[in-house]
Order: sequence, then structure tokens, then C-alpha cells
Amino acid sequence: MKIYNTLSGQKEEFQPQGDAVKMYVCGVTPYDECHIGHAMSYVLFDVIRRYLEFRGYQVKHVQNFTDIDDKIILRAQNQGIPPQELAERYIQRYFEDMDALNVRRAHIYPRATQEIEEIQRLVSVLVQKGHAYVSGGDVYFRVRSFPTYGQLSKRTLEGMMAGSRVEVEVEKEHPMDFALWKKSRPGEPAWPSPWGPGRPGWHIECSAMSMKYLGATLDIHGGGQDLLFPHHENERAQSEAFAGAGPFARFWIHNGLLRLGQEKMSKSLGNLITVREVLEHHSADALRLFVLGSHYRSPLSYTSEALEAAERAAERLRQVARSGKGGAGAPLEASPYRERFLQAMDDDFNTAQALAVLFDLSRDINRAAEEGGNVVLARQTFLELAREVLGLTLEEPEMPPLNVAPIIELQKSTIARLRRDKLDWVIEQVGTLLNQDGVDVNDVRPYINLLREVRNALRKDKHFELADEIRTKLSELGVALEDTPQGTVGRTGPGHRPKAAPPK
RNA sequence: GGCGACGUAGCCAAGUGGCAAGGCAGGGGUCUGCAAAACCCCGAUCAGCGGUUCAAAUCCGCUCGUCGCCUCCA
Repeated sequence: MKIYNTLSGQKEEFQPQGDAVKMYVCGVTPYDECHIGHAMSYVLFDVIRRYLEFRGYQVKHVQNFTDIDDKIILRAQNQGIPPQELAERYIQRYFEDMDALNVRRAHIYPRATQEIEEIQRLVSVLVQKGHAYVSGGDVYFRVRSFPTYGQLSKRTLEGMMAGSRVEVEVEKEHPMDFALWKKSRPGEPAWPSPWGPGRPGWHIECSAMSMKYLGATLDIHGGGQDLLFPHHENERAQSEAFAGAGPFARFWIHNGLLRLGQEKMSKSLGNLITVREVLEHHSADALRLFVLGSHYRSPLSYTSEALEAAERAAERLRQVARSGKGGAGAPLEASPYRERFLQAMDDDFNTAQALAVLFDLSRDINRAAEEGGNVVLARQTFLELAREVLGLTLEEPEMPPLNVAPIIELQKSTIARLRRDKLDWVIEQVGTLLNQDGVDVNDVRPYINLLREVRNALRKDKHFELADEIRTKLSELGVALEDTPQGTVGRTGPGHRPKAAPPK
């Protein structure tokens, strides 16, 4: 298995150092909703973890919450609530969103505020070793004490200075020195420390937490490309300076960033689309397919059209998951597809190619089934790869919120016409059902089923005009009816909006 | 200004030296009462120019265009 390592700039053969793969992924700063850039990143690392596990590795996955920082403090002040309350709220949101996306939970979710002691221990040692110094209640890391500073992000101290957007601050020895510990201002959260009351700087919490839970050398350290500098560069410097040895991480993995239009989607630009918003209109499978359809190191542009295309692609895969078992003919041999899939994933997690294999397999399963071949085992392979590795559920999308009134209306008009056609036995059934009261969205399903039954009866008697009208109207309501040799099936969900949708 | 990435069919997107994956959309068929689904058939010489090579989307150079990081951000 080869993985592209940001540090070396090339693909390297991956082997964990011990029995378990030690994987640390930078988590969120919980002060706002998760947007789909987060979704992209965590879905990718979810697939990476899933694949490692699929390959037989035991994975220990740690992901942090940086639950104390300037933005949390500021926003909490604006809302008049304690910072911890704000952080807690968005941590819960994070879990809800990621669960909805079928992202496996990490084994440990440490939080910066619960690791203050460990953080202070690191800072103390760095000061002792001469890698950090105290300045007016702050503690700074001395970048010039770490010879390979800049190696990860491929830049030099000189180069960074040349940009000269760096503000020169008098209390620092070097402009690129960064805070390990920040003196608290009045009203801000503060913890007592040898350097006075304060709080951790950004970066140090990740070093403290990763080393505490995973040891001095990680197998994999992941995050978005926007964290490469300064966050990861600094993390690496302080961690290796602390340990007095390296590497801090054997493989650095960075995902490309999600764009909206021509720009990066980011909190600072305010061009956010939240995970929640997307899941209102699309299935989690569609979002995963959208993300996995391109390479994780490339930037990806979000458009609603792309999501809709992914939804239809998801529907295609679901179709395979739920279709028949084929016949008793020659079985479809799935191992070649499996091989190709693994080969793609082994090459730096080429999910786009792996997905192409899955689509090839889908087509061949359908074809073999049509020709009477046995596709039971082939489908098993298909489901295993799609579900376990790519984290797709392939389940029917949730019933969308349906407007009950038009469906009842449709029933009534159907009944009226049935009367005309003197199909008394149907009327009786429908009438009985209509007498129920307390109808709400959750009671819609039986009505649909009833209409389907009515329609089938009509079809049997060749009343196609009315049968088609029922189908068309249901379709407009977001309910698809498909006549198959096995009978009529009804489906609802985001993938079933009518093709020629009425003006939105 | 410094560093880096990218530019492949209508759209999205793999492919890094040897006849250009896959998805969506579109056209033509098969099946079906009709639809839907499914299956079959149909599409690009890879931003432009020059070079290396028997052979380049794939290597080198230049040009044009887009984006990212350099400040908080997955």
C-alpha cells in the first residue's frame, strides 16, 4: 500500500511501526456548524481508516476538539454564554452531522481544556530545553532552535519573511516564533500556570493530545491542506523538539480543499454550506459519492448540480443492492473486480478509480442477472466494498417531508372516477381507509400503498389512463412507482424527484 | 512579492511514456400496455506553442488561465 507523504513529497510504501496504526486527525474548533468542507475531510479520513481496517490493520484513531481559542471566546461573549457551553453545543452538532454521514467515530476525542496539565508539561519541557522562552506572560516557541523548521510545508524562514505580511512584534525574538501559552486578558478563561494565568496557544494542544494517547511517533497524521502551515509545521517542530527525536509523524496526509465557485469554502470567507443544509436535500451516500469521486489531494468544487448527479449515481448503486439474485446460471466471478478495487485503493487511496470499479461491477451484475447468471456472491462483494470500505449505506433515502393534502386529494378524485367505472370493490377498500382520521406525514405510506394497489387493479383491467394518472401525480409528489416483473414497487426520496420537475 | 497546485468530452472526474477509466447529461435501440429501472450502441487526442523520445495527456521549457498557502480555517 502506497501513501503520499506530504513531508517527502512522494508516495511511500506504508507499514505501521507496530501492531496498530496510530492515526491522528486534526478535529474542529467547535464554534460553528460543520460545513461540507469538514464533511469532505472527515469522510476522506473515514475511508482511509476503513480501508486500513479492511486490510486487516488494527487502527487507533484519535481526533481532537480544540475547544478553547479566540473565536470560541469571542462568539461566546457575543452570545453571553460561557465558552465551554458554546463548544459543547457544537461538539454535539459535530457528532450528529458525522453520524448522519456514516463517519465512524474515532476511538478517543480528547479536548484541549481537559488536557491542560499535559499541555503545560510540554511547554515546561520546551522552556527547559531552550526551545521556548517566556515573554511577558506568554510563552513562545523559538523557531530558530529547530533546524528543520519549514521542512514539512516546504518553506524557509527567509521565504516567509519575504512575504512580510508578518507583523513584527517586539516581544518575540523572531517574528515567526509562535505562542505555546497565551496570557489571559481579564474576563477570558484562564488556567494557573508557572507563567501566570493563561490558556494554551493554538498548535500545542494537538502535540499534547496526540503524544499522550498515541505516543511520540504517529503512523499517520491527517488534516486539510489549510492546516499544513502554520498548524502542522508548528506541531511538528514543538513535538520533535520536545521528544528530542523524530519523526513526530511518519506519514502526513493532507486533503485538498473544497471550493464554492472559484473560492475555497471557509469560515473566514463566509461562503459556507452546512452539512445540515446538504442533508436536507441529498442523501449521505450522495455526498460521500461526490467527495470520493475525485482524488483526495485535489481541490473539489461544490455545485448543486454535482450533488444531484451524485444522487443519481447513488441511486444506481442502490438499485444493485436491492435487485434480484439472478438465475441459476453460471456465477459472476467477482474477484477480478475486487482485485482492481484493492489495487486502486492501495495506490494512495484512489477512491475515484475504486468507484469506477464498483460501477463496472454494478453494470456486470445487472447484465449477468438479466442473462440468468448467479450474482449472489458478486453482489456480496459489491456490498462489502461499498459499505465497509467506502462507507456507503445504500439504504433507501428517508421519506422526504410529503404534503399529505394532495395525496388525499388524489385519492378522492381516484375514488370519484372509480365510482364512475363501477369498480365497487376498490371503492370499498379506499373508503374504509379514508375514514381514518388523524392523518399526518407519518401515515402517508399506507395511502401510497393503497393507491398502488388500486392502480394495479386498474392496470389489470386495462384502465391505463387512470393508472397512469395516478403514477404521474404521485411522481409529482415525490413518490416513484416502478412496474417490474416482480410487481410494482414504490420509492420515495431525494433521488426520485421527477425528471421533468415542475418549476421550482 | 515568496512557495505550491491545477488546466482531460456539455458538466464532474481518473489516468504521470505505449492504442484516453468511471459518473451525470444527451442521441439511437432492447424490454414494457405506456413509463421507470436495467441492458446494448454512439462522444474527447488531453489549455496553447516549442523541445526530448521509436513512442507523451503523461518528461523539459515558455505562454495564457485558475486556485491554494504565506493571517483564523477540514
